[in-house]
Formats: sequence, structure tokens, C-alpha cells
Amino acid sequence: MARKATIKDVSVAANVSVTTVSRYLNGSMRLPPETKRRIEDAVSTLRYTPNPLARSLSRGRSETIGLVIPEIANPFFAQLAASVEEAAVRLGYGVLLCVTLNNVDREIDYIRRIENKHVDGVLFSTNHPDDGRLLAALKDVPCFVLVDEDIAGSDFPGVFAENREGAVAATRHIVEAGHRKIAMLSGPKTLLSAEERRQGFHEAIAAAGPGHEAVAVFDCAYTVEAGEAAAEQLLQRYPETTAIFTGSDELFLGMLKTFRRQGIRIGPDISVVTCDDVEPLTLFEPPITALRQDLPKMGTSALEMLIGEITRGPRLPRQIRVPMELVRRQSVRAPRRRMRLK
Amino acid sequence: MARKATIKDVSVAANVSVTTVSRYLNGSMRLPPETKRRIEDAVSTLRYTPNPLARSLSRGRSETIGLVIPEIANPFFAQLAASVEEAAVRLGYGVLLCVTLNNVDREIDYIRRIENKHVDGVLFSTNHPDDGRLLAALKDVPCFVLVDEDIAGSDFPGVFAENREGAVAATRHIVEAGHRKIAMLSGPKTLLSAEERRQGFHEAIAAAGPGHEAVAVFDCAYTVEAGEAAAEQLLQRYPETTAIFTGSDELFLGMLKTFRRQGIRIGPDISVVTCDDVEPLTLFEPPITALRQDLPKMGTSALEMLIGEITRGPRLPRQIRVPMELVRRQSVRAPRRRMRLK
DNA sequence: CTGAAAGCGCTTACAG
DNA sequence: CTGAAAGCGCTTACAG
Repeated sequence: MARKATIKDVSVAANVSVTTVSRYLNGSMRLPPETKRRIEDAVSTLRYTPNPLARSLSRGRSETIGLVIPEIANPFFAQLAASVEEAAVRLGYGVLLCVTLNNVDREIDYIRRIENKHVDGVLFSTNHPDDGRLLAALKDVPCFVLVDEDIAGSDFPGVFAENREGAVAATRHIVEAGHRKIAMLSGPKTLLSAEERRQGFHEAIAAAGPGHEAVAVFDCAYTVEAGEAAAEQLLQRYPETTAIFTGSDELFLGMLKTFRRQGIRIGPDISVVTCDDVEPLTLFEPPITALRQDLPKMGTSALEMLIGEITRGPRLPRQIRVPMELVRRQSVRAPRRRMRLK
Repeated sequence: MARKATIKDVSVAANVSVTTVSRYLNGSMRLPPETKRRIEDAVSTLRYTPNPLARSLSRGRSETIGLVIPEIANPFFAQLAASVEEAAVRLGYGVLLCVTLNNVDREIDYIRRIENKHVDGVLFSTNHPDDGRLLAALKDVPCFVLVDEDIAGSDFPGVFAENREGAVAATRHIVEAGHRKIAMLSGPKTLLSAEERRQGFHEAIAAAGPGHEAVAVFDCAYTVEAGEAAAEQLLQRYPETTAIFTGSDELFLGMLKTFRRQGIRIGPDISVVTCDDVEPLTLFEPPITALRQDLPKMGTSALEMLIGEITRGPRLPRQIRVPMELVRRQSVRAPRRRMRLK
């Protein structure tokens, strides 16, 4: 490949100054048609495209955002990433992807990239409790927006689900089907989503009146394995349970494994509502009722909020809450008359 | 936030030249301990981190690769992206994510970024037939590696699955269970994966000897909808079919929808093997036998191949083939005696 | 309106 | 061994 053409080459070929080329190409200058033509000819002959690195360095912004997420193979984050990327492209930004696996060093590395101007801002999702290092690294960092989970003690702008309200709706749905002994496989105690959903769960059961009981609430990691293990314990220790609310698709999938192994059928034997709805839950038998996260909206709002910070400067710390939707399918039924799981 | 410290600030604070700071920080210089200390103090006091834009501009490389894929919400590409990102980080590269939705303009945009040095190279996956524009834009482009699908008429290095061999294994497995009337829901005719798998399918049936028949092969888009529609046609026009090989998880999922609606049970009524194995196929009832793509290996090899091109210059165009693995679960059984799907 | 020149923050060939 | 200076390829305040 021949040496890449620069703006200088264009200016020579078009017989104008680089200043003029730059201004024209950036749309801040109107030119006589003749000059215009010369520049455009030069651009296309030389196949000129501006060097984004040079442009970013001199403008002081890179038109790139960092998307920092714990995983990408996980469909939840994959869908979130999809909506973020789509919105970013629409607004003229590139997306630098950083998968942290909840490694704090990687997280901090990307926070630094805001300061050293590698990215104009960061959309950040973290899944682990902060030991303080994160909060420290975040001191005075601008253009930083949280999505999905909060960082305890911080007041960064962010976009989160209406977890409590969602959990209330899900639990109420279970109650209305006639269940009284209800359990929850919840997420890690330290996470906003888990905490708020748990709260909504308890609230709805309390509101359901006497006779209704939160049989057990398990604090699990949001993983298939944790769901599997918690379900085993649940079956063993709380066989009176007739319905379960799981805090994520992974927990549900894990629970399902245990159910399969023990011959327990969702629907006839036990009712289930799960959170997220990113797995193909319609295709299970029966289709699974879910409290759906509106990932497209969350990703888009968060990205737009971030671009707002970047282009219009910091606003008042502000949080957007995105409603969750209860998608009724067929995994919640009336409890069996004489319920005993085992 | 105060003005970001630069290398100049560090050099002043440490009372050495910027040259020395730069060289020391880049490890190409050994210094008296005293000087070393002064520099490190300055760095930490000023919280200095190098500006990657400036560094890239002057070095002529960005230590960033572009990952260009058709989708990211799709678990197949999400898993591919995960392994690519992991390998990139391990080798010290950032990942600029570009989701094309098979839009050629977006694809070309990212190809240009190799030339204008925004990225050092591109890992490229495309899902649509090329009308020639792609091939034209790719002329003389260095540091470009394909993954998963080829671009017809190009000879770029790339990493692909052993599609033909995989399809042979899958089809043979079906044959060995006793099936004679076998159908395939294949991908778009223009795609390498579909073409090679179809080939393997026919090959295995021919090898199975007389009495074995490829009842029908449908050329579908790799989507749930296409699978749904093709399955409907299949049931209607080829009710003698006793086993099906689907070319992707999406096609399988779509087919499953049709089966559900028509009351057809996988296992007892019809046998199935699908490609990909990125959906939670173990959790279906029965668990689905699949020809698994080794996405971790594909992503990692492709990324390493790309970095090789970047750091050691172009090699002979070379293709790596990654074996597919037949994961036997319970969706293939002996055909029913008197088979009639309807 | 147009252009020469400084500046963005680094790296590195070159000279001392 | 160390540093002053040029250079990477742009943008833009400033002067004409």
C-alpha cells in the first residue's frame, strides 16, 4: 500500500492551503465551486480520509466512548451492548469495548482513559461489590455514566431498571394465582438490582396480607451454578414452596437444571417468574413468565445521557429509571391442592 | 478536573528532559536510581498517564484493532467477541467494536480505518453476499483477517470452521441412528458455512448408500423466522422426513416454534441435529444434539493471526480451519416404524 | 475571505 | 548517556 495521503497532499494537489482544506472538509467554509471541485477531485484521486488520531489529538476529543461491562458472551450484556453501539453510531461515536470480568484493574484502566482523553466518556456496568478502589479512582472523573448497577456511595448519573416496582408486579402476579408460600432466588446482597428486587418482593408479600409468606430468599451470584445450588437447598429445606421468583435468567436456568434432575415440572408442580427475559424463554415447555428488562431503552438512554455529559457538560447527577414489563406466559399456575415438593 | 498532566509537566517536576521521561517510561532506558525516583514521584504526584492519542500518532500505530461483526446481541457473535476481546487484551490491544447489521457502508467505513491508522487491523465477519463493493474497498488493504465467513473472490487470511467435515459427522450420526429420509435447513447459498455444510450433508448421505435420501435442502437466512417458515414447508411437502439437520441455532429455534405449534415432538416424532450450540440446548426437552462451533478457538486464533500480520507483516495468505465437535445429546433417536409426520 | 504558523502530546533520529 | 528539535497529521486563533 502506498503512503497514506495526508491533508497536505490534498492541499498541494488542489492548490490551496491546508487550512482551507481542513475548513472545507469540516463544513465550516463555503468556497467558490471551482475551488470546491479541485479539493474534491484531490480527495477522491488521493483516496484521502482524515487521520482520526491527529484530528482527535488536536481537537481534544476522540468521538469515541468506552463501553465497560463485566461480560459480553452473557446475552444480557450482549443485548445491552447492541443498543449502546447502535445509539453511539447514530450519534457519530465509536465504541471501545472493554470486558472486565469484574476485574477492578481493568475497570480502573478504562476510567483512566477518560482522563487521558483516549475516550470522551465511559458507560460503565459493574457487577461486583466495590472495595473502595473503584470509588477512589472515580474521584473527579467526568463523563462517566452507570448502567444497570450502581456503585455504592457514588452519585454518578445512571440508568437503572425500576427493580422494586418490577418485583412487586411479579410477586403480585404470583400471589394472585393463589400462592402463599413463595421463595426468591435473589442476586448478591451488594447489588442494587438484587436489593431493590428483594425489597419489592417482600413488599408485595406483605401487602398480600396474612397467610402469605416469603418462605426463603437466597442471596446468589447471578450464575447458573448458583441457581442450581440454591434450588437444591430450596427443595430440600422448604418443600412447602409453591412458587419462585428468580432474580435473573442465569438463576432460572440453574434452577431448571435442578428441577430436571429431580423430576419437578414447572407449571404443574411449581410456579416460576424470572427476571431479564434475554434467553429464549418462550421456547421452554411451558413458556416462562418473565419480568423483562427493557435493554434497548436502557442502553439507548444511558448512551444519550453520556453524550449529553460530553457535549453539554456535567448536569445535575440524575438517574433514569426504566420500567420493567411483566410478560405473562405459562409458568405461573394455581398451586396444587396438597403441595409437597418431595 | 484540573488540566491533565503531560509528559512535559513530568519532565519539569523531575528535572529531566521529556526525552528521558519518555524513554524511561517506555522501558528503553536504564537510569540512576535517584533520577528514576524523581520521575516516578512526579508521575504519581501528577497522576500522569500518557495520552494514547499522541503516542499513537507519533508511533504510527494505535494498539487497537477493529472488530467488525454483523450483530452483537446474537449469542454466536457475542461469544466470538468475548474470545476475541480476551485475546486482544492479553496481547495489549484495545478493541473498537463495529456492529454492521450487514450494512456495506459501515463495513467499508471500518476498512478505511485501517488505512487512516485509526486501528492497526481489522477482524472481519460478514454475513451477506458481496456485490463487489466490499472486494473493491479491500484492494491492497493490509492487516485484515476474516473470521467465520469468507468473502467470495478474496484471498485474505482467515479462520473458519471445518464445516464440511462437521456436517459429514452430523449427518452420519443421523444415518447411523437408522434414518433414511433426511432433510436440511441450510443457510444462504452464498455463504461459505452453508455451502460447505450442505456439501458435507450430501456427501454423507451418498456415502450411506442406496435407500438414503436427502429429501430436501432449504436455503434459508440464518434467522428464527426463516427456520419457522422452512419447517412449515418441510412438514407439508415432505412428511416422510424422519430427521433434520439445521445449519444454525436460529434455524433450529424457528423450526422448534413450528413443531410446537403443530404438536410435533423432537425425539419421538423426529430427530434433529443443529449447528452452533450457542443457545442453552442442554435445557430443552429433550436436550438437543449439536455440531458445536469452537468459538473460543476461532476468536483466539483469528485475533492472533491478525496481530501476527500487524507486528510481523503480511504472511502468505493462510487459512486456519477449526474442527467442529458433535455433541451427542438426546434429539436423535431411531425413526418410528411407520413414519408420517402428519 | 485565505493562509502561515502554533499547538495538541507524544516518540525518536540526530547531535553533542 | 542525555537533550533539543523535528515530526506524526490534524485544527484553529491570529494576522494579513
